[in-house]
Amino acid sequence: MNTDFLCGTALFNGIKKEEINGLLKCLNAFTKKYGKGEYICRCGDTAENIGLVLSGAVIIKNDDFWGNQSVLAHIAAGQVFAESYALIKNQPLLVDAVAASKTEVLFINGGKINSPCGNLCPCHKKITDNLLRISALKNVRLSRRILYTSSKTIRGRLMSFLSDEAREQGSRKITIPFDRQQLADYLNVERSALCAQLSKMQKDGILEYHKNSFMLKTQ
Amino acid sequence: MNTDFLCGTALFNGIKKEEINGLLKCLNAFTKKYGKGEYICRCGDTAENIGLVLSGAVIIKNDDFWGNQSVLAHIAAGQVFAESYALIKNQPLLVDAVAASKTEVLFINGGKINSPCGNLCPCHKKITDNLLRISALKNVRLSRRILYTSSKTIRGRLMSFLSDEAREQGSRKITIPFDRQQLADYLNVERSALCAQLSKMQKDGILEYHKNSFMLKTQ
DNA sequence: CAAAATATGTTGTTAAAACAACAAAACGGA
DNA sequence: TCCGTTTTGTTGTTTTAACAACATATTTTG
Repeated sequence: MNTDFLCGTALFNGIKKEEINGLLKCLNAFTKKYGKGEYICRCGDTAENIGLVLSGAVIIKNDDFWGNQSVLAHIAAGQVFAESYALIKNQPLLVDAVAASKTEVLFINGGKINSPCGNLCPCHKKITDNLLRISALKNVRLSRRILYTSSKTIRGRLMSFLSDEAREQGSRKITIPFDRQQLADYLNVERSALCAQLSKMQKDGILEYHKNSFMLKTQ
Repeated sequence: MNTDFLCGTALFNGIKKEEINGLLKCLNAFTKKYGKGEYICRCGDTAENIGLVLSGAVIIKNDDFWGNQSVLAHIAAGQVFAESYALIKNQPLLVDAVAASKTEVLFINGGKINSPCGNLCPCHKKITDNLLRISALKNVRLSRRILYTSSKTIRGRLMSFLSDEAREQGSRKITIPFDRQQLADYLNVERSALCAQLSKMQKDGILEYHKNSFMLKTQ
């Protein structure tokens, strides 16, 4: 097991290299390899394990009753998936996890995290804290996206998104980490319609922009 | 302090009445009362405390740069708020918390949860586990809502929502926990447009419904 | 039960976004 | 610098949802 890699992940953050192997044993961890397109877990399964992507990538997707498919997330190496489900009992998966390419996954038993190895070892506690942080951060990110997409107009979505960015960056002059296509996907709108709306907002004098630099204006 | 009430909350679940007072002390807990409309915390603050609503209710809201306001959540008695922010360092609040009525809030230091009282007391661990469960559950709920609202059409949103309900209820005949207005708000669409779309879907033969009972049909 | 209140469904109009197709600008090597 | 590529912006058309106003059904309650 590549302990260096693991120590660099958010899940094992703060845990020493030499502690890893003991910890993995006590968490019932095991690894498994998947070919491209292979299912890692399926909708309806009861996820007992947290998945940590060691190499490759995982796609989280959902098929509805009539067969329409939608991709919910891409999980890169070093990131975890299915953690929310593994930590709640009796909550079957509502999504599928599929290997996006040749992928290796480390599985960690979710129950073992809640009820540790008898002796409350300190690095066990670290995992819990790390998970709590990962989960809280994800929460903030999800809540934000819901906020930004709650307006029914593209202009409304842009205004709430840009406002928060300005707040975060502490200035009304901001740079965003998306190109137009990514921003459109994030806000759940059409790219060309987004461009058109931005240009209208500039004409209306509520903002100015160039590429991904924006300047919000009070009138 | 009403220990019976606290034991019934998700945050203090599994903790014994007689343990509560000691625990509260070790978590630096304190209570505060607010009048209707009073701000509990403001956007930009660094939330150090988890808030637990003891009585009344709290509204989580957001104002954008240009003054548009939107309500993100209503927190009822027994539920927590600001927990995600309190658990992550250096993440200033992007929302305001306002008392919806005369409200009393119990605050618990987020840092104290991560670095406990020296002796790793077992009920301290319970709080962490409870928080992890609360956070994971919230995650699942938020992810779901994002999934359901990711389609650009009302029909698409309905199909993904109803599919999941059918999966959860283990049948293609389901009952939903919303009336039309609530469902429309949840899916972020107009009520009357929702009604119209439902009726069109019935005409198209992909479902049948009466009030909040639905029957999904394969063709 | 009848009246009032609430919830659901229908329809026509208007506003907005999706979509498509293309123009212009910016970028990145060769 | 020039050419190919990618990104961004523009415009017209079509689709869809919002909106408004009202009809019908259902529930509540005096």
